[in-house]
Amino acid sequence: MVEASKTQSKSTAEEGGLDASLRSILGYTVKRTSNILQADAAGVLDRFGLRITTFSALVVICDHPDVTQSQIAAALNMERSNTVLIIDALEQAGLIGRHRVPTDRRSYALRATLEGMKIRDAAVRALAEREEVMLHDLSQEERATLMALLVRIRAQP
Amino acid sequence: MVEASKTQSKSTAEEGGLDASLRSILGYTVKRTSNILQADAAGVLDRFGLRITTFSALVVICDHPDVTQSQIAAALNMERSNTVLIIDALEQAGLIGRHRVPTDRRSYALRATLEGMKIRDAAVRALAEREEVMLHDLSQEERATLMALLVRIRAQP
DNA sequence: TATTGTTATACTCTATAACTATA
DNA sequence: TATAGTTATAGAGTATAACAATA
Repeated sequence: MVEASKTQSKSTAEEGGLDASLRSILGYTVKRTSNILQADAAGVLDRFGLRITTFSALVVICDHPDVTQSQIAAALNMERSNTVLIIDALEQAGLIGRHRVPTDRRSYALRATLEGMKIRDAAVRALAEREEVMLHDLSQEERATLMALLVRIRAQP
Repeated sequence: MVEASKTQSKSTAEEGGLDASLRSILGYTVKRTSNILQADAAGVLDRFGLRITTFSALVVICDHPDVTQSQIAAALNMERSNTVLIIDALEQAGLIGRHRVPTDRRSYALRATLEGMKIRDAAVRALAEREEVMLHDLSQEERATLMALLVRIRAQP
């Protein structure tokens, strides 16, 4: 990769060179890339009044009508308690509704509204267009390879 | 993390399937992988009394003696103001020292102590060993490919 | 004027414990 | 007793504005 072979010492080092040894740690490099993509996606979603957390929950609800908050928490790997404000925000924005379940009055069946579906579709499309820009240097095959390699990394005991 | 129970589910039998359409978004998948690696690394670093932020700063200081806080902020892509508590923690742990610079009395020259160097070496080694476990399913070539693809993703205007 | 370190502040995400109402 | 949703709270990470000392 780029080694910025500059023989200069630190005071005039270019902006990004001081973390060279950290970049050889996969976790660090994945985090950096993740931050870039997250910041970019946040900017896109902001135009729809969504944050990454609310967008993610909205997609799950659209895809799985009558899903419960606990199931969303499990799917998105977050705590149940933290779904409350997220679902509140979606409900107050009129994008989803909480519906009572006759067979189990403890839980809500969450369903997207027509507006929620519309916003979701537009946001997904905008994200896809934007990701096309972010990934323009990578071929379709490279993108598939990247995705395939990423999902092979799992939590280990 | 463990979902022991079973057999019952609403729309799908699998536990983690509700976010299927999100997983096709690269940013989402990168973030998930990043979270897994970050949580794992945090556990390793905790044994050395370090967090990811303090570890990262410590490495930069060890690699670049007399670096300033502003340079660390730029290298790690964080705000100058947020380096203060991080450097404080490293200094109070005796891992680095703030030294005055005669030529510019506004800034500090940061240098690792012998103990700081020792901790850094041990932490880097422990992280590498642990990453070996996390990546045991990936060949050396696949790891190199993954890293190479990740660094080709950059912020776009 | 501009920059370095600093303080104060705030917002988001995340995590835990405890409560309620149901089951 | 066990679970779903909720509340309260706390810790990190991150971001901005403003200030004093120094350049």
